[in-house]
Amino acid sequence: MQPQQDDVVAPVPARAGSTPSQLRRHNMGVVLELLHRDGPASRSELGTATGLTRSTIADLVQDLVACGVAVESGSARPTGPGRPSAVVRARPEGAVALAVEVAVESIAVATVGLGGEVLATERVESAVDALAPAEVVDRVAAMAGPLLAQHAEGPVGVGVAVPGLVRRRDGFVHVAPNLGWQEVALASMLGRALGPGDRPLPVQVANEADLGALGELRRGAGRGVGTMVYVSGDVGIGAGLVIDGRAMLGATGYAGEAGHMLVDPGGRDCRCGARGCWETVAGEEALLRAAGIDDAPGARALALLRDRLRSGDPQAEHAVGVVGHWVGVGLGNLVNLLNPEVVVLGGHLQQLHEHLRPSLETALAARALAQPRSAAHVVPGTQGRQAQLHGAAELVLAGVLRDPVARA
Amino acid sequence: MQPQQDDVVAPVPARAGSTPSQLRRHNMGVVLELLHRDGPASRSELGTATGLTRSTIADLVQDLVACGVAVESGSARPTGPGRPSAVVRARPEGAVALAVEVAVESIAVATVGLGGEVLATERVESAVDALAPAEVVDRVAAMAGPLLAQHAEGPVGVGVAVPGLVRRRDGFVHVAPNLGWQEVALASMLGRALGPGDRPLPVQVANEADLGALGELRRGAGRGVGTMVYVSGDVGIGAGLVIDGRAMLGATGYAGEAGHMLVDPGGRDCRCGARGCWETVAGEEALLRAAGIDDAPGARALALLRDRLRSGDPQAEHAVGVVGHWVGVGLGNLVNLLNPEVVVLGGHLQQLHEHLRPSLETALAARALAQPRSAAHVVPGTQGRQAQLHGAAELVLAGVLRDPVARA
DNA sequence: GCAGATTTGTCGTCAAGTCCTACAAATCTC
DNA sequence: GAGATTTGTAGGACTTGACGACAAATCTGC
Repeated sequence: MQPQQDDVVAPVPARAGSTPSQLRRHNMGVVLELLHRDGPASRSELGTATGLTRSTIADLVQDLVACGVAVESGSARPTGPGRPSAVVRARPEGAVALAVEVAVESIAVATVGLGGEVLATERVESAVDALAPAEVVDRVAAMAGPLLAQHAEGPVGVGVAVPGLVRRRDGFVHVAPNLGWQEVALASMLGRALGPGDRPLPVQVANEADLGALGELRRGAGRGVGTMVYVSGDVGIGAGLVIDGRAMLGATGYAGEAGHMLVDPGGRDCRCGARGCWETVAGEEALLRAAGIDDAPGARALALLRDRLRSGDPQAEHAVGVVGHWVGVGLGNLVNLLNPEVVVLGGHLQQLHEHLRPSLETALAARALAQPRSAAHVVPGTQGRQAQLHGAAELVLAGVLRDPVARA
Repeated sequence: MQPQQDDVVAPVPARAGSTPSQLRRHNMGVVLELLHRDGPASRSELGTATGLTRSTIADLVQDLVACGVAVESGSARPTGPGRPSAVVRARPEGAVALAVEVAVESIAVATVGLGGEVLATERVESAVDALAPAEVVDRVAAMAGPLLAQHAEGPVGVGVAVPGLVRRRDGFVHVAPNLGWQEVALASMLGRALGPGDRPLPVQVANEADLGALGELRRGAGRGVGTMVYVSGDVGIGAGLVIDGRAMLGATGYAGEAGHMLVDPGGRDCRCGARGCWETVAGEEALLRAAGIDDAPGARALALLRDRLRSGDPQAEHAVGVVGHWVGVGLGNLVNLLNPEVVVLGGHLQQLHEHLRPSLETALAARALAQPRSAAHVVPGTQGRQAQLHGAAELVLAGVLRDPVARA
């Protein structure tokens, strides 16, 4: 492995030919995905949703139950004449993902089952930026142990959200400025720490904004949406892009670094080395500075700011006005470029949405081209910090949905 | 139809179940797509590329030939021991698309066959912005007539590239500032003008940058690339995005308006109504202004600029330096956000690439985050004005590739 | 020039998947 | 309680691709 050399693996989207048995697996995946994404459904609903016949659906459901990834629970609510259809639901224990979030102020782990149910979760507040990567790995392993012990079969994989530039291919963290990390082979370290030695667990690592986007897409404000932009205000600003219902991670996984868009050439220096980046005017530090709060960025400083806003502090109100303007300007760039159906705000942008909203919407409307509907749709996320965990789980569970048989 | 109301049609990417006959069509599509995108191939090459067996490939090829979309031409070059494999190629006449480009200074039409072969093409230089939409439609129909007369079967569809905001769903041109168009139902107008009255041709309209991206992706600098950004410098600046090998058009088709990214809050007013947009500092007008050329933007002014650059005119050299810097800055935003494998330049950015390059690359390197390979890959397009026509054809032919049987 | 190796095309058979039809089961409506 | 309606089940039919055997065509080596 040569971490210095970022070889771009051409995805070569050459569609492959399919055989009848691949067809079966495809159809099983389709049915399971419906159950996973939209919740329990009757057999007849599955039939209409997939376009398959009753006999085929019966066959597929039987197979899914045999694989342990679905269960048929009795009957449904009778909603009209005719024989009631049996309800099928994803079986959470059928495929469990270990979701991990490494944030600046906390570490969280969760076991998430098929259907998106969080089976168990634990979060430890801690100054992660004071820890070496190996220490973080140890803590994650220690936290995950008890959760995983409850599942005899073991998880199908591990998904990790990290605030930094991550090479998707091998889960290599190029740099995570807010953690003080550089060149960390996180996936392989975690795989060894969590696996039984001889069989390391498959670990996938991705940027926290990308996974936040995926989480909100599946379980939060973006349900059913095709194209969406998730903008996460952590210490910096990151974006997660969803195109046609799929997470867009870029050629090597570095997509979504919206925080370093140039929006103000005469602005401040950014810690990325450039000047005038979006996050220098719309990020948490800029907000606290404008509000006259000297604390380091973080939950405490934000709580203080919200207190002052509640009490009508004029400097705080002015600060959210100015920052809201810049947030709106940057969102305008994203909206013009990507034309999403909705923009979902996460992190502190979500928490302060009600305060940022007026100036944000004004600035966005001024910058976005005439696109009557799409420009206005900015909503706060509904999942909060859960979004990243859900997204990390989705990353892992997607493999099961693609081929439920492989994980028998 | 309610042009004022931009209803976002949720794509609902719910995968559908598949039947055996759909499987067959899928596999036929896979084979035909290989021939269309990568050119002629022997049967055995098709087998290894698709993972299907010889007998199945033979069956599929037979069907494709029967549909008229492929031909088997004799033998191949003998490249080793063993019986030589018959070469299969897409039959251009099997599916012909009418590609149309409506630009500011010219109108072009072409018939493009399967495999991407341009069967016939015609371009008329004309000040299109002085024409009403209905006149343009009439001219297109007049130009297309002789080309289409050569194909008894008629084209499978029409693809149109327009420099403006286009609603993909119904080919409605919201606004095309450089043409002076507003609220033009171009697709239906063209469909009626080209069709035989009772059966209007299916017409798809898209932004010229989006189609330029598609053209370069399939036939030019982006062959085999998964994620790519195409930046077209016309009078304004537009971008076309390709994600995982597919054109990304946004929820309603308005994606790619990179020209109206804010990059300089203190900058000039833009004709979009906002201020400091990228195209006010990196567009053609800015370039000509900086070079001291008073002509209106267009081919003549650009030729003049290139003459001056050749003769070493200092003001011209300074102009490309400044504009190159801004182009690089904007590309940095796009690269940070999308992490493409390559950035392809079109329009005047392509023509002047060699002159813009030094300052462009410096600015891009300064703004792009540490991404060793991906940041540097800026290349000029290879297709020039053909890119838009190829892209428009691809838009139409994609339907045939998806299901070759439907177009028997 | 000729025999063997190698690769490919063709044909028949087989397994897998889904559809279709008929019938039984369960519920609602009148 | 009878009819209508919807769903589950079972068997046969059809489509599809895989597999194995054999023939065809070319190259290599003597």
